[in-house]
Amino acid sequence: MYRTHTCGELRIEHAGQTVTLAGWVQRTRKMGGMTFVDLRDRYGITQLVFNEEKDAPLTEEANRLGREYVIQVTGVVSERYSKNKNLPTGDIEIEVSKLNVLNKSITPPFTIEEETDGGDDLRMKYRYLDLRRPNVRKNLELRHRMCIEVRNYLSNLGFIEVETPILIGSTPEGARDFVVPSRMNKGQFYALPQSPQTLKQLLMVSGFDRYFQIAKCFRDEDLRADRQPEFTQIDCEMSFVTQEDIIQTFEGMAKHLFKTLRGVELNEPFLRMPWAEAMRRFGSDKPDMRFGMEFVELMDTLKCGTFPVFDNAAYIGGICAPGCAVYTRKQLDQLTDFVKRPQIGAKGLVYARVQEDGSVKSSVDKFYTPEQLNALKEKMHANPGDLILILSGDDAMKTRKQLCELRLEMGGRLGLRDKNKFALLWVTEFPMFEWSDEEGRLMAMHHPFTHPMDEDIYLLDTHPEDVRADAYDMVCNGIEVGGGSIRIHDPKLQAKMFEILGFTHEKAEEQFGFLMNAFKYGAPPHGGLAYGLDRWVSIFAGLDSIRDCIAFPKNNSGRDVMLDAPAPIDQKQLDELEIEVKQKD
RNA sequence: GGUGCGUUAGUUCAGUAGGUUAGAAUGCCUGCCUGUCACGCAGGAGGUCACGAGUUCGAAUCUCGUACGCACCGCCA
Repeated sequence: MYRTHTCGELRIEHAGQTVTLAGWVQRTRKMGGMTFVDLRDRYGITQLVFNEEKDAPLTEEANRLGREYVIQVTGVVSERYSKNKNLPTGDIEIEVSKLNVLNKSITPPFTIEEETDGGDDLRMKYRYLDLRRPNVRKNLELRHRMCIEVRNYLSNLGFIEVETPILIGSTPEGARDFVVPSRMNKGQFYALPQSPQTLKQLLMVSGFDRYFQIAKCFRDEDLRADRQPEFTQIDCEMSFVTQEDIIQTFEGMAKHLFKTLRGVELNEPFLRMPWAEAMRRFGSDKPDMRFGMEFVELMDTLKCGTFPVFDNAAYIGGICAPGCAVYTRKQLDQLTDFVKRPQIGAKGLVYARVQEDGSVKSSVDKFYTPEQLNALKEKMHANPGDLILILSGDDAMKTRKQLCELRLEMGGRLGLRDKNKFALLWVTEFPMFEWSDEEGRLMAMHHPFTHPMDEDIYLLDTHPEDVRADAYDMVCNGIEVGGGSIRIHDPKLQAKMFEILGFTHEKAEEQFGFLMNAFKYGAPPHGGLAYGLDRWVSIFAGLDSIRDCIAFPKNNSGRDVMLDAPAPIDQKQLDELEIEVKQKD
């Protein structure tokens, strides 16, 4: 037996007991004749004490311990002379009588402590050391608890967990696939699932009624702080359900998770908002509802003046930043630069301060009468001390998105995006299709198996762009944390959908024949949802990146810097697969 | 594919009118220290300033390119 206790569990009531601990040396403090060692494991830190007067050779041995040595010690638990209130084990220490070095360590490249001196890059290269740090470890523990709670919640509702294959066929619709060459079928490739979408629908045809899976998904697209090429979804599907049934079930799950993982009680039903409304009021399909600063349309209010920029505007909209009338010229110039950044692309920014006497001082004063500016103030519901920020453009949707960025920026500056505040929202009634310039055709906004809203089906032939989908996203604090839809279960409707999406009958048959064929054998009405596990965990843990709750994440370029993957493979492996690699010039 | 920022000691960073020997903190090593817990004190080692070209009498510093990292846009049904 290597240990009788962990480094986190001994308390004053254990005093007098002889115990054996094992762990890593966090640090040593040499006081001359006395040496203290902080011994760390997953569970905590326990102080070891060595005294030259009692055992000089042993103390000498302790003085030779380096950071991250793995040691085993036996000794008596005793009360400390002066307690350390910062440590759960701070009332006791171990008077060591036996020390056994299980393994030495070279000096780690960064300190293994809560506040490390290591940068992200280095931490990722030595991720196994990084994971020794309590805060990183806690993120993985939270992730584990979330998986347990998800399984409990869904199991109690009769869901069963089914594993679907990782090696499946490629589906060109949607994200880029990761592909895997098949040795036994030369020149042919598996693809890794972007999601178990079609497989879970087949499980519904099989009668599995309520399915879930904590599923690894793969998308070969560029990375972001909240996007990894492999990520985990809580993937669910239900039969004989309406959108309302699914929303109720998974809103319940979200509430359960907030309660069990964060101790936050969300009693009110989550807000729901049709997509068109979200775009109109916040310029986003995932608005951050922790704060207001809603858009106000100003076409009628501001087209009356002589400001030439607004002449051809298809959209003029403003937000009201409370208390920001004190912004200096420099700060306003900064905001102007912000919206003019290429990523945002606004041409400029019009602002209007509401002064303490209620009058309006704006950057476009000379184009408007005081009455007109006053009307602006009224329309914006602006109070003295507020700052009105206005964007315009010839493309309403683009301008709204620009205003959305400005709103988020102002929300951040005003401290309204509090990580400990949670605002949840269902966005519904998404458009069924969106036009793709690249493809020159309509694309499914959600995916091609999404059921249109019943009342819009008649528009499919004549005005497909106006058809809304029976789909829904869950948004938390401006982050898309999940989404789903009612699926098509009628093979004829599915065939029509493929037709609208520009698939020939043959192409649809080739790529999705298995699904449409299955639907001919009595597919139940069904629908589902997938939650992004990584994003949920990072929200619960208050993280800036999902990388921090993934044990071994990829970097910005999709590389695993610890494993140094991807990497070239042996010629022998290539030969076996009959793959030729083009040499770079 | 694109935009921005960055790359200096093991680590985190500072360092330009372009000019002797490139600094701090921390870590590491040595010594002192019997109640520390971010221990303290004294001393020491440690740098091809990412790489390559260019400008210059002279480049960590200016220019261009490359590589790598981070954030973002495109992309992500």
